[in-house]
Amino acid sequence: MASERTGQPDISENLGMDWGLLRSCVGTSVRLLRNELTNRIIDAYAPFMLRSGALSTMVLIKANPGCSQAELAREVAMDDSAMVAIIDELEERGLAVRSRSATDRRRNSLALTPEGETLMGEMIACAMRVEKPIRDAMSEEELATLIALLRRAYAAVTDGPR
Amino acid sequence: MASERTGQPDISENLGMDWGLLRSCVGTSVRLLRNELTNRIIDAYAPFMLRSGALSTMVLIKANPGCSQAELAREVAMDDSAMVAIIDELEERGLAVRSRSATDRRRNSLALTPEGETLMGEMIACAMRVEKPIRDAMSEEELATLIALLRRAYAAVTDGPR
DNA sequence: TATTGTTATACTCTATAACTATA
DNA sequence: TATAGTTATAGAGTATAACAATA
Repeated sequence: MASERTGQPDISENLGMDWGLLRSCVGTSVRLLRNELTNRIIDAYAPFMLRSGALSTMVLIKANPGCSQAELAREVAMDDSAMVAIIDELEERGLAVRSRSATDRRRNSLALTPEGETLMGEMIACAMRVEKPIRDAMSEEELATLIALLRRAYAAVTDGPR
Repeated sequence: MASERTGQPDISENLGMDWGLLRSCVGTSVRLLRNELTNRIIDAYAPFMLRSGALSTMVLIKANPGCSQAELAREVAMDDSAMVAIIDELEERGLAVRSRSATDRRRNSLALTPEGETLMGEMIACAMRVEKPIRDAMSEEELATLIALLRRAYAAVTDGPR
């Protein structure tokens, strides 16, 4: 399937059919990869009984202790209401705790429990296993380029008119 | 927001919070971009009253006349049953036609009507408008690199064990 | 036995609107 | 008035299982 090539990009490789005018379309490639990763992540996380957004949430809480739900939601670009469900789940499982901020009693200050940190480590190992084929298929620099271009594309679209 | 930078990739730019161990995670970046594009595509396609998969389908039919639904579904990595709904919609609208293959009477030979080709052109213009910010934000070569890396990542994940 | 198309169904992620309590 | 959290609900995309017709 020629996936060992690392030279100049050949957009039309790996396609069984003629993709016509969609050959240089970003949306299609993004959708394909995202679906495949999502499916595998859901399978990989199944033993943990947590939805796919739980890991990102835990990692962000761990790296930014005391953050609020709204801050988390903004950061991962999901709705506040979706974040409620995730934090509910984490709290029920004893993986995270909510505590009202003393300075602004609207906010929930979030923190990870020791159990949460442990599980986070296991889930990260899981996520890395899912993405390992990607890391194996490209160099460190290519991986960094991919992520950087994805983020630049995201910023470009988001900055534009809605 | 520093999105005008085109130099060496800085993975951690544009992030408000500390992303901790998720900084070099492909899945997160892919999810963010895909969601943003999906939302905008849905908005942009609203006037056409067709779901987001309809355009890819029309483009593939146009470029591969006589193809079957199963071939289309395989190509865009969706289930056969999802393709049925899309073709139903296209046929009801007079944009595509099904005809039983003479050589294999299980297959539907698909073709675009003139109306379908016209609408396809309009929808492509729409899709290009959505992706224009991306094309404006990077060079031709960077765009090609992004798509090529996405396809390589997809192939790598897909080839791996399930 | 395998494949094509089809139907019905369920699940995941995401979006929206309305409400409360704080600020 | 604006923001943080919450609830309920709806939507879009996708996956699974079963079936009939055909190979």
